[in-house]
Amino acid sequence: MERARAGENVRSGADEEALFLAGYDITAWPRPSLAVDVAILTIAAGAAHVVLVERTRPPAQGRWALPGGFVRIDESLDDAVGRVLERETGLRDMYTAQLATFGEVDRDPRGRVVTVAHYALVPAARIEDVVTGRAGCALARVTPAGPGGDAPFRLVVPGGAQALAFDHDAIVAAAVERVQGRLWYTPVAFELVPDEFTLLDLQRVYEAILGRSLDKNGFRRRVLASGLVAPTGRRREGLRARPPELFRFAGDGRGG
Amino acid sequence: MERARAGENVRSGADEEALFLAGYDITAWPRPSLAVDVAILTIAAGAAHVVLVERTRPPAQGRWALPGGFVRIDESLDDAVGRVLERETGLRDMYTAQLATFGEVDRDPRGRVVTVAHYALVPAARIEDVVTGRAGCALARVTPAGPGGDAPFRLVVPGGAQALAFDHDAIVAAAVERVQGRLWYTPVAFELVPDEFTLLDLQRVYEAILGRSLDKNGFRRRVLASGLVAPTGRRREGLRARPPELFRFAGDGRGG
DNA sequence: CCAAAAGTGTTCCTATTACACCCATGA
DNA sequence: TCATGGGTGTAATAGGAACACTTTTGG
Repeated sequence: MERARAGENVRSGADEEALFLAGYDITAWPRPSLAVDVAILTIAAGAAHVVLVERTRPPAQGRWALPGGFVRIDESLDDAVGRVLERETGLRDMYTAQLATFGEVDRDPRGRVVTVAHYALVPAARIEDVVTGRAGCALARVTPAGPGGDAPFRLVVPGGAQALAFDHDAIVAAAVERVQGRLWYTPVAFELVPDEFTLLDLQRVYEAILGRSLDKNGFRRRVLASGLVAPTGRRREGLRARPPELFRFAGDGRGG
Repeated sequence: MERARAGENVRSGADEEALFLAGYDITAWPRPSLAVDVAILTIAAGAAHVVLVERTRPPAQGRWALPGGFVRIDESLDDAVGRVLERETGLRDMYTAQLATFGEVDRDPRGRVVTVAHYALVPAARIEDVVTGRAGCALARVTPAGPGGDAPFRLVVPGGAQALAFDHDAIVAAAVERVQGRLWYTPVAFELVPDEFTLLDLQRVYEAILGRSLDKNGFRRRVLASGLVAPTGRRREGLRARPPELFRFAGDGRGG
């Protein structure tokens, strides 16, 4: 442990550091570019969906891709995700979390681009006007195969079966697997339902993410015993059957 | 979905892409630097430890840090991890996995540096000569508080309690939590024991990572029922008690 | 009354815990 | 023979899976 190298003057640590940093140019070496890509997941018509945007410029022009963009020099990763999401979909204040970083050398034909993949969860109601009212935006259905299936899931894009741009198929796969793994252990499912929901709404979220059906009573008791939901006292009216009770999330400010 | 924008010639997709890429310089914009840092975990004397290296140059000169370095323009993240680990510790072919990416704007005084944190798992036997025989390398004891503790864990560095350089304390915390979460669901624990081990060796790994003691018989039956271990037929001799049976990992080429 | 969906009771089974006990070896 | 750690049996419990059943609404 030599705290001052031979041949250097011994100074206080702070002075030495300041001197070093003054003469240091971190931009002197070639280095990768850094991007963020986001798999926005939602539940529509009892199935999981992911938001895709059409690439209007090369590379992969005309193909479907995840919303994404380059990280600026003066913004954090979270800031970049928020900016990119609003620019490409108009959505703000979604739940987002980091997924994994993809850094293969040849993953982008423009050059070396490393991307920090994220996922976002949003209730279907908030997303409908975005996808229907925005050019180049679409929902792709994600059908997870239950545990034991050959492929982890099937992705149905609007214009027929087609691979996404870059390695975005792998990002969607990682997003679905991550949410599957966290579903029972964290309150992520509540990010996919409206503020007030029935237990069967919630159950459909679980079933869509997991790709299998669940027992009604078992699910009900498990959720109620978790203490994460509280009854609102209201019921959903206007159906042609018994009005179901409405609940709200009762955890500490959501989370993930 | 407009696949060719107004005002542009409509060509084949491949031609258009090639033209675009020929005139594209991705290095034109300022962008962050990219690094990898690795928390190497091991079990020694019944406790979890992490490998630290002393910083011999600013910034944070003289402080303890995780092994790490910048990602070169022509190497993948995994390649960078392997290169950095061998350079800073001499260790090769460890199990490594990606953890999370830390991208706060001010986390490195040299400038904007985003780091892709990884963790590595290695049996204690492989690490002893490295740490004892290499200047500026040390083991820090990591004491996880069981579930319900105030802090997630306590880190005991060699020269007294001191924070690690940069945000490396947070990386160690994330590494321990990640391994804790995967311990029962993936075969990561086998990366921390030698090729041949007793079930009590394995149990001590679990206890060190989880920070609590486990029931001997319950652990034994759980591990044997998992089908991940196979008896070797040999026993460990030379103890002052009954020689325990030796097992080996019987899964498909390890994994994570 | 009937269809449809909400909501409940009960049983079976498995995994986990906790604890007590016996066994084999070296000193 | 005794201390030490290896190895086993068993009962209690909690949680999940499966299934049948009752209740409440709209038409």
